[in-house]
Amino acid sequence: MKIATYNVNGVNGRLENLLRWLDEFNPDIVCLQELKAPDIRFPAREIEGAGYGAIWHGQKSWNGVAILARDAMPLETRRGLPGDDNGQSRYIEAAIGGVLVGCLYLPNGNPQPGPKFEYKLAWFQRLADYARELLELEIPVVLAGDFNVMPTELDVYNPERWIDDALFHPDVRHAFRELVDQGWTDGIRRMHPDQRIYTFWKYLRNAYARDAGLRIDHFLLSPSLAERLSDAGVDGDVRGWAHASDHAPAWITLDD
DNA sequence: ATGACACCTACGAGGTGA
Repeated sequence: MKIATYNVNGVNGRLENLLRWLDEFNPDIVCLQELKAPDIRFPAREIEGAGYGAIWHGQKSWNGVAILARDAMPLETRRGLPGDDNGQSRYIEAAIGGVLVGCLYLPNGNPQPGPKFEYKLAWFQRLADYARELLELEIPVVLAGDFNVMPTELDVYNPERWIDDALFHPDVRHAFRELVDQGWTDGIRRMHPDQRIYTFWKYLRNAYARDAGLRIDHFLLSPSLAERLSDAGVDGDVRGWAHASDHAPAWITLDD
């Protein structure tokens, strides 16, 4: 089973690329972030035409998350985290093929310091509280999405220049570490312990061609899923396509 | 600090987000 996460940066503006990627790479389950569309504008028909059932949690202009399942319909188990209050669509969850899939879009948090950074830390705390409940269920769970965190210096092309950024601030890295230490496995890093792997390259200054990237899209696996992890990677070429998102799709594969 | 891109409103260009 191949599970992917892809921050599309506008699901309608990116539809042609999204459909091409689904056709060429054939993931079984897909977590999408940054739909940037209200529910009524989600391109359900086109995605269904590509062979995927979908559930989505949209919002006008910003945020928005969705889960796709090939030749299946995700069984929705939750939208929004416990304690969410302000209408930002950043979490959706479904059961598919015996796996509970949590699709998340963690707040960016810039500028730092400021209220957006505080909101990021608070959202992170709500995620951690809920993630602990999920682990206690002792079922196969994957939390996948854009965490807006580079966990270590290996995940940043130029760490010293990112130290004051909300994506690399010590408080945010600490929050990610504490979350993982509940008992989750960082799937991509587990498969590639020493490799520089990026999932995001800014649109600016030719960042993709220079490989000036960041690893901010992650898979956190519960213990029983971590045992089934067989591979992980990033579809980097997709970032080089015309009209690409600033993120590339990332994926893991699980033994059946 | 800069800058690219997608979204919005509203019909041209500017604001916001990240």
